[in-house]
Order: sequence, then structure tokens, then C-alpha cells
Amino acid sequence: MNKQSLASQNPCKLLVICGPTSTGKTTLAIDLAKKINGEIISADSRQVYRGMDIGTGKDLPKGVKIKLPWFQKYGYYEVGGVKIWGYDLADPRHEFNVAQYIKFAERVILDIIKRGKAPILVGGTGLYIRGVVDGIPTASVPKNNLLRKNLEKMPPGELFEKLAQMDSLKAGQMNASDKKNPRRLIRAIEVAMWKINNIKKEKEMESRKKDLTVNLIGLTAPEKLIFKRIELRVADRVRAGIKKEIQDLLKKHVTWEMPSMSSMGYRQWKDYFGNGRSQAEVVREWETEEKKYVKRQMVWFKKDKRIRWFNITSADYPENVEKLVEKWYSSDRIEA
RNA sequence: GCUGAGGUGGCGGAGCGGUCAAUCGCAAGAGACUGUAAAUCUCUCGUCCGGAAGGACUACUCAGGUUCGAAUCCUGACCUCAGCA
Repeated sequence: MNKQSLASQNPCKLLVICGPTSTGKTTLAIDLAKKINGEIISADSRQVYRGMDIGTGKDLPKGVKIKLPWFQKYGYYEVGGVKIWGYDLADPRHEFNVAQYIKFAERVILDIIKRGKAPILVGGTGLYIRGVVDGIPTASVPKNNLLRKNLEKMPPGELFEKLAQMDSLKAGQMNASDKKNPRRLIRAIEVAMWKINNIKKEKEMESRKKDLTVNLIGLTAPEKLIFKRIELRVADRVRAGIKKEIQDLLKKHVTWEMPSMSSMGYRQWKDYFGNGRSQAEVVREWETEEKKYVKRQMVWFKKDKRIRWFNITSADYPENVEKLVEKWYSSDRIEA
């Protein structure tokens, strides 16, 4: 089979811009979108929550409101004439997960392509990007609250034993770290159990295939610079009113235990409200957490060899990205 | 100046005669990740050799002392904090 025919089988092109936090992914994406007639889909596990704007860095210009087409339950923001999807998908009182995200993203991407525009997936949540780009076969296996509750208190060793009995293959694949990770073990058991009860569906699940050609672009910078930016950004967010944002959330019955509130820039304030923790301390910890997060992100992204990295300290990086992207869009060739 | 408490690894903080290179937490470094992913989890963490087992060395403010043996007991010096002046 030659390249031409492969290309015709894969008409959908998805540009991905990823990388650690505060490298200017969205800014770059907006500029690119203007040039290639694109629309942005945010791949960010926190920006999906409504009312969590300052802390998650949605960076929306003042007064911009979400636009909700009457026939859809999700909408977009328009920044500089560019549509951004993927914000405000969920109520912060509810939990949100990759499966929901994938479903959402696939629908929007398809819609964007149908309208003749170029989808640009932008974000720092590696798992969400992977979900869209490569798919996660077990993502559709629903959670089982009763099971989770029952297993909650079980020590990792016992959980592992249980998993080994139900799905020895999966158990064998688990690495040393995950064998001690209760959350992962419980999910694995959940999946194993579901498979036992849904043998037919499992086959269907595996046969689903992606019909996308992707181009992954990563933005980086020297760690020092990223850290500096983080400090500035945290200070900005305090100034912009993160405290009020949190108070508003609390008023709307969002509580500290909810997954949404485990976000950086939120959870650190818990003891500030009530336990007399100082703002300086909150800010310090917030900065530290952001820095640790950058490292985790890099560990994740580094492993994906498809990503082409651009250092944002080189003055001509936007041009270089642009050139690459334009070339990619104009060719039918599939990227390796 | 007096009285009380205390000085332990980058920080917080255990240990209170031997099993202590020193529980634990944080920070730091490395890494994992297939429905919570900004989440969760793992490993390393005095120095040197070793993949590890292990070994060598230097350590619990400083200086002496008691003891077979001291981070742990005694004396003094320096410093910190709290209360009284």
C-alpha cells in the first residue's frame, strides 16, 4: 500500500500542542489558529470545571462569555476571533474523567473538521491527549461505586492478590509502583470484573480504531525560566482574585473533598479559610506544587517520541512551528 | 541580669546510655501511569566504593569529663526561644 492511499484513508488531521504548564501553549495555538483557520480544543483536566477560571488559568479576556449552541451541552469561548472548546464542561461538584473527555473531544474534533476548519488540541494533561490521540480501550468501562467503596480500605497487597485471581494477565503487567497504588489496583479490579461480565462488549471495544493523523508539537523552556514564570503567574492569580473565586465555589456547595478542589491553587487554600494559615505559606506551597507538576509533565511527555520539541526561548520558534504546520497541512504524507 | 526550655541531616521533628547514619513528615532527585491524571503511586536521599548484599569514613553546636560504650549522663563555653526583670 502506498502512502497516497493511506493518506486518503486518513483524511482527518489533528494538530496537538502539548508541554508543561506556563510555556505559552494557548497563546501559540491562538496565533496558529488564526493562520490556518483553526479552532482550539483544550486538553486540560481542570479547565473543564465551570467557575474555576483564575486558578486553572483560563486567561479569558474580560467579559468574554461562553457561547452555547442550542443543540449542544458544551460551548466555546471566542478569544481573538478563535474558538476555544473544552472549558466549562463540568460542574465542579461532579467528577469528570478521561472517558467523558474523550467522548467530548472526539465529537468536537469531528464537528470542526466537518465545518472545514483545523482542530488544534492544546493542553498539558498527558492522559487526556493520549486518550484522544491513541485511545484508551478500557476507558468505557464504567466505575462501580459499590466495589470501590468495598475495596477502599484494603491494603495494596490484598488488592493485588484479588486482581491476580481475577485477571492474572493484567496483574502480571503491573509494575512495582502500581502494585502499591490502591487507586490503580482498584480500577484494575473494576475493569477485570467488568470484563468477566461483559465478554462480548470487550471485543467491540478493542476493534474501535482512530481515524486521525496527528502532529504533536511540544513546547519547552529551561526549567529555571518555567519556574520564574510560575512564580509570576501565581502572584497574578492571587491578585486576580483566586480567594474570591474559591469563596464563590464554596458558596455553591463545592467542598474541599471534591476532585475539582484537588487542583493546584485551590487545595492549598483550605487551611487559609478557617485554620489561620498565612497567605505567604499558601503561595509558597502553591508555587512548589506547580514546579513539581512541571516535572511530572515532562516525565510523561518525554516518553512520547512523536513529539517535536520547540524551545520557547529561541526567538524564531513561532515561525518554525508555523512552517512545520503549514507544510504538514499542505502535504498528504503521513507523519512518522 | 535572673529563671525555664532548647540546640539533631537542606528544613520541621523523633530518639534520651549500646540493636543509630539516626523513626517520621517536608523539600530535593529519579521514575511509574490505559475512567479521579493539577490526581495517585514507587524508588533514592551524610560522604566514598559497590548493581546489590555489604564495607570504609565523618556525624547529633563547641570543648572537656564519666563509662567497656554517649546524640543520649556530668561540667563549662557559645547561641536560640519563652517568662521575669
